[in-house]
Amino acid sequence: MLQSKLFTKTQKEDPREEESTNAKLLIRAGYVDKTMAGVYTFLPLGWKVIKKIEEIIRREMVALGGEEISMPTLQPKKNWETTGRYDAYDTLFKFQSFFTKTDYVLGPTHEEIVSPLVGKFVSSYKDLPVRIFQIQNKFRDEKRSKSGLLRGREFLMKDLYSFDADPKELEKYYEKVKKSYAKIFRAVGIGRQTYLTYASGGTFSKYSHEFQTLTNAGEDAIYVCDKCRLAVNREIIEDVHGACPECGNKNLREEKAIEVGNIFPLKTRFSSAFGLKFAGANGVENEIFMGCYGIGLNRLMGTIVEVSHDERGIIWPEAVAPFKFHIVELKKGKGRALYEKLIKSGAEVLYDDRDATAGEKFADADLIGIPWRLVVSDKTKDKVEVRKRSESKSKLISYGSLGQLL
RNA sequence: CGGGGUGUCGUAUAGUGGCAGUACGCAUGCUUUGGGAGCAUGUAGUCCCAGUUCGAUUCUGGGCACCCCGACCA
Repeated sequence: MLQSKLFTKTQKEDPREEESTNAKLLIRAGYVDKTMAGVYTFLPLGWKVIKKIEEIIRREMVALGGEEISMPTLQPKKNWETTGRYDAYDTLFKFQSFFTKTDYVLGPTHEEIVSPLVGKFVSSYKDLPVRIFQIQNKFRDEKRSKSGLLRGREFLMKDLYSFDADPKELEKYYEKVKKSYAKIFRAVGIGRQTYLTYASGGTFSKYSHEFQTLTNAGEDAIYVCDKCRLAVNREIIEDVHGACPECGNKNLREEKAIEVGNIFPLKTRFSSAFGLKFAGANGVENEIFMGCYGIGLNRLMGTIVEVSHDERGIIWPEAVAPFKFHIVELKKGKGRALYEKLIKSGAEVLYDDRDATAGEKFADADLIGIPWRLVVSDKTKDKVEVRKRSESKSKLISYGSLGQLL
């Protein structure tokens, strides 16, 4: 990609109306544009990051046996009345068709759609288990959206739903998903700061589990057990008597964190509301046990920025960076050959071919945060100055040895 | 939803009851070219609606928008 053709530009100043680091940096660098409070447009750079995150998650979902579908955002009121959540779900967007006076809901989650859907195809134990996921926009009427991408009113979410024949199968699958989630957070580069966290199970079960990423930008408080490398959400710290639920350790440290994922054993809460049943091998009808598993992609992207930046800008982990290489030429046309060489080898490259000063180009490169900066100028002669965004030292290497970076 | 704060060119800001200023950006030209470069010329703005006033961007009221704290948050 030629940077001169990129339709967005960077901003030199922090936007006045943003306080959070993720919003400031993502807006300044041209990853996102705020359409209104809690609602963001993803610009070319930002959408590339989302796509990277999405692919990492999708791969893991497929490995879990997930089949991908796409359920509607526009949902019937009736289904929400069936589960009793039309009135109980306090961030539900409700509205009425101006013409037909039909009542609708903008989907904040999809149990109300996926449960009856599965009921249409599952009637025997032979049809189970079912694992379905989608990556789709969700709408929640947050009283107060905040912190840039961390709490929005419209956001992209991956939601996986599992349907099993009995609680044991659900539990087994639940544990599998837990491991996959940990893998996902490692893959996007925040594994070190992310903890499996015991949280309230609401009315359905004793616990649910969250994945919490430590950062001061977080809105949750959790208690970390360093022995087990897990944590307890403050909302249930009383219930566990201030001790680690695994080892009983009472020496927990309190941290602020962002919830980047949540997994939930729903059991029969929704399947029974929609009358889901299946015939067992003995012909007897049984209830279906559900689980749901969510990851907010926008929030994850914002979280990565929160834990990986410096005063100059974003430092993307390579796996989610919009490009791997950022060629910065300080002499018009000098980067062309390098650009074509890298493109030919299949690399993702942003090529700063703009007619701008060195300082401006460096500042933009730091702000945008692509992992490998490749500078070519009169000074570098027939070589390339390579510098990792995450490090301060650089080195001169020949074009020929660039291959080792690929 | 309760509390607090803020709305001035595209961005960031100054200022005023009487022609609204600066920097960056953008446009043109020349000079520059390893950390947001220089000179010149140009471009563009007071959130909305009322009220007070000879006159409102400024004062008053209402509205809208955005941010922060709290409450809420599968």
